[in-house]
Amino acid sequence: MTPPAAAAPQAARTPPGQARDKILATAFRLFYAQGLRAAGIDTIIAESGVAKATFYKYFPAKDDLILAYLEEVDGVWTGQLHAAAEAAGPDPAAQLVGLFDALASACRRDGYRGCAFINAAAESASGTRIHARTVAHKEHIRAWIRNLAVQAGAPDPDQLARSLTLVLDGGLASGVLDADPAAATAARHTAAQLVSANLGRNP
Amino acid sequence: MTPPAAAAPQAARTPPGQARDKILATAFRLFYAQGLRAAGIDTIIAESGVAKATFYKYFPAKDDLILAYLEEVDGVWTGQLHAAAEAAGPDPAAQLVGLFDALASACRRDGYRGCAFINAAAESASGTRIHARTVAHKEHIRAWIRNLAVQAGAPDPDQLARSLTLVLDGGLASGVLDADPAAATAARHTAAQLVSANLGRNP
DNA sequence: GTTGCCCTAGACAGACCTGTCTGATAGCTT
DNA sequence: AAGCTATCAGACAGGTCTGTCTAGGGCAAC
Repeated sequence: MTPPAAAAPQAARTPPGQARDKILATAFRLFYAQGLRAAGIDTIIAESGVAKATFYKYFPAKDDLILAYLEEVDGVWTGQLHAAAEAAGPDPAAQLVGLFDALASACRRDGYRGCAFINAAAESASGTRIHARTVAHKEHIRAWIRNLAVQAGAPDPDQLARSLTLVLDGGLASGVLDADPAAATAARHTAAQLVSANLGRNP
Repeated sequence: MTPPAAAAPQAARTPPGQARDKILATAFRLFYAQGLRAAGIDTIIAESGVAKATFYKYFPAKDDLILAYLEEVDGVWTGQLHAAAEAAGPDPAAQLVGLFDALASACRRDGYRGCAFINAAAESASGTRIHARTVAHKEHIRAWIRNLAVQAGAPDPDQLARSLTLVLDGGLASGVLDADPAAATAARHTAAQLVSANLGRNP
């Protein structure tokens, strides 16, 4: 029985097919900056400039959005690590040290708040999809580093990969406390010492 | 106009002065196991077996309880680190490695979920009291390790302390993913390598 | 006995959060 | 022009959260 209401003018309609990307970009920003729980669906919707129904069409539940976010972060961070390693040249031993430049770059970025995966794991119960996704990410990284260690001729690539991922995770974890570039520098230095000690030569 | 209601029998009254401890013990358990946001005040009150008014008398806001919790964790964890270091004997160099036994012990404990401080920082915005308390904790730990490094005669105690805290934090951070004892073992091994490399002798 | 303190029980307010639903609009295709 | 699909706007339901408030019960000291 409500009168048809004179049709509110709509502001800047999102072109078809771009809604999902806009949502994901906003979620990336808010989830990383505030944390998974602190960032509410309503806020993400409002800042995306998208209608609620559109949001729930693409992400039926908040967890689905979180998983998509983690997927995105995985791609970005893995890409940065690979790029930093390759920038160190063709020598695998040098790459094992050079990948730590990605940590230094991350530290310098505005709004840096450590590792999105560690932060996500801290907020999710073990056994959830979110937690499992985080574990999978860390395993991929370690497998990649282990592979580099093999190529570098490390006598115990598992051990070297463990050591280096510990230092990398330590650098990332301390990033949530303060974005101190000294931590990243120290991590690279530490990595160089470990690579040197475990290869028995100076890379 | 409600009738005086025949006075419900009260279950097990908390002795005066013990209410705060009961609340803090419950909060310790729930905050660590579930995270700061996931653990609700109502649940903590219910599991403490304490009345709501009593709770708010001791902790006017949730943040006050969280800070008390972090204070508690600081005492416990610092104590464990010191104990592990002292158990390694009087040699400071050996203590720098031995403190990592506290990490291995922590890993083996049921319900281990990494570092309470890193987890807390992941859930709190920078600038909050909670975040600041976390940063202070990490600085205390590093200052203590640096002191050991000085006693051990390290040529660059700052650098060695940095390296070792990176490895320690890495071990703790990976603990929120899975409580793999191998990570703790690897951390100790890595620490031994770093101490050896930075002291120029075999501890 | 009376006073004072600490405790219990639980209703309540107000905010916020996730997810559902209705109905209308824009723009492309046919 | 008609139809189709993706989008918009926002009300609404049901739950949870923090924090306040009222009313009363047990116990010890005075």
